[in-house]
Amino acid sequence: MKTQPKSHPSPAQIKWFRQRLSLWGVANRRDYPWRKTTDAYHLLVAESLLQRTDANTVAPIYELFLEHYPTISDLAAANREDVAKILTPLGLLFRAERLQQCAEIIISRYDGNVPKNQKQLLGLPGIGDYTARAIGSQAFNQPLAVLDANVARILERFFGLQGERVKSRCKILWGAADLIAPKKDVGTWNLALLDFGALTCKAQNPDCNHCPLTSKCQWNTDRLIL
DNA sequence: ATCCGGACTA
DNA sequence: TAGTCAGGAT
Repeated sequence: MKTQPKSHPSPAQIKWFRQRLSLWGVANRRDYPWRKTTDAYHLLVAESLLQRTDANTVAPIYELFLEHYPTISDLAAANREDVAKILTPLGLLFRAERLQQCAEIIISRYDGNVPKNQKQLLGLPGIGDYTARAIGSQAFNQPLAVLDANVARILERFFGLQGERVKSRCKILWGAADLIAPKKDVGTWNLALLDFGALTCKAQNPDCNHCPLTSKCQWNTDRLIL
């Protein structure tokens, strides 16, 4: 069996990473409308719109969407084309149908309340691992870590995590995401990771000069050696 | 593994 | 122009 030496960050490494990133998060937290609420419906809408879509582009559309459909009932009763029209600037218009299907199911099956149960959330159309956990951590204060493109990139770089195949890679990264998350206030922790990935540990030109993690970052040290 | 998609950046 | 975006479904 081939060993994967970098799939297990050490406890010391994790502790250091947590402290540094948490501190960074307090100072650099971004402000978005969906961060001012714990309303599960609002967060379900936000997280759906945020899938593969830049947060700055989503912000005004999110507010427009909720002006038109302030409640789940409003969304369920809405005209499909009208919903799609609102989402047009974001692309991925199938999200209009999925959101309305979510609304219908929530009304018929859960008495109009977004379910707190992860398994039930995952049963909703357009709600996958990331989105279900995002809703759980942000709306219900559940200790659920998330893994998105930002978090994956950060973990791959800092801890030097890498799997040969896509499947094993995902497994390693989800495991790492769970492992490094603190016990308390995971919602805030998740947001700090997203912000850090968007502002500093960017995909294209990471701002390593202003990064609080460089001294122990695997990717940075590898880069300097080459 | 592929597709969906408009918008934003270097 | 190419790369990327708070992914999920098939």
